[in-house]
Amino acid sequence: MTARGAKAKASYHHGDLRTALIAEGLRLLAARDAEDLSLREVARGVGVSATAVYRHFPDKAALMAALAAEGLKMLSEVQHVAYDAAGGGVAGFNATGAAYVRFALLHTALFRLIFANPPTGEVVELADSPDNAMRFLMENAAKLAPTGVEPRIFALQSWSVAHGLAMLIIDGQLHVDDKTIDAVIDAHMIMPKTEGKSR
Amino acid sequence: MTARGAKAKASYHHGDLRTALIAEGLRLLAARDAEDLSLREVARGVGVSATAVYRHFPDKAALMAALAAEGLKMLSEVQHVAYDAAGGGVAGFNATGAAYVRFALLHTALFRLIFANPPTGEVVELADSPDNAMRFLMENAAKLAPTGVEPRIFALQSWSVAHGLAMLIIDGQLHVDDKTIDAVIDAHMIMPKTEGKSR
DNA sequence: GACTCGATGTTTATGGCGTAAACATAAGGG
DNA sequence: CCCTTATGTTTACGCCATAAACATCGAGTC
Repeated sequence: MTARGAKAKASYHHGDLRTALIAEGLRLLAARDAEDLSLREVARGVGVSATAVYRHFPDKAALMAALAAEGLKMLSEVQHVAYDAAGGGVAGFNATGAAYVRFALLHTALFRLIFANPPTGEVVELADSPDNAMRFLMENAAKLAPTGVEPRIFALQSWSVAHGLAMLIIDGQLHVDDKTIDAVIDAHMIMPKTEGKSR
Repeated sequence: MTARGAKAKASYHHGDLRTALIAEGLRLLAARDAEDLSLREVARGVGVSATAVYRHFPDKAALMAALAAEGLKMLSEVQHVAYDAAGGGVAGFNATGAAYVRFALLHTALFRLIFANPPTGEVVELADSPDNAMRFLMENAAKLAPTGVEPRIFALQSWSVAHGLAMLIIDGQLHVDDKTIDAVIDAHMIMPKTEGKSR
């Protein structure tokens, strides 16, 4: 009798194991690196045998890819929220970059996992698949490119600054405070202001 | 039965196992990712038992750290060579950044390994320990900072652009050609337009 | 030259991992 | 009602890092 109302547990079958595995994986990634996350541990956390995972994912890599996809969705969301909160425009664009870096600091293991998984499907130069979180950043960067700099180059550079800063910090190569993060991100827009941008 | 051959090898003791292990590790890193490199495989490649490694490194992490240190030396070298070849100054600085990215594309696994190992010893904000390869980049960036931008911020941003671009490419997020790489790196200097501080 | 001893190897063993194969249990449609 | 299919479990294999006990060399000391 699967009492669907509340939690129908204690039965041989789980009910929604796939979702549960992803949730447990994300939960564990808050406490350990992706490379230290074992398939067996995730299964254990859900209370299921290790091999049960294989009914929902062909192998461990597929489970990790699912976690990465979930993380990408989260990253995309915080960027949109930050953009709107800053009122769009240049301020919004800068806020997007800062949100990107802060997401990396707050969800380090997940952030790393996201970029350890190359985008699925056909990859085009600027990663413009519809569900790609980078699309937003690239669009804005292209719009705000200062005169004299190819929009595409400016877009690539914008992403590089945010991504590089995030990576250097989470890899322990850089110890900087919040103010410095904002300064580095903002400087990218401020600098051309002297000469270009006004058009 | 010590088959004392002409090579002075084939003896119970290796002679310079530590160096040989590092060399073999670097060799293998040209063909596989660091995470797929096993201590046992390195030992096998040198023709020694797996546990022999522990006479020279406390654990696998220490071996990997030694490989990373060796890689950092290589990275530092190519940057200096590129700087000199370009005749120093702004062109030299840009060449340094491009060399950084190309090193990442050419020695991907090693590059990743380098930044998976936070610098040893006391870490200061701009990583200025004497043997640190980043020192050079930071010094130059500080010298060439355009007026109106804090040298420290400009330096951090320069490193971030090169590092971010390198990471995005090797992680398969970006597919760009050589010309684009140079454009992104150079744009960083072109944008402010104003030549850096004289001197 | 025989003796010792520390440095450097080897063998053996333990517990964790990803995953293949065979088997068990639910749930539902003919 | 039985049979099929989806979804679990048990068991087993080979690889891994590494701890513990043991073997061998090279160099001093008597």
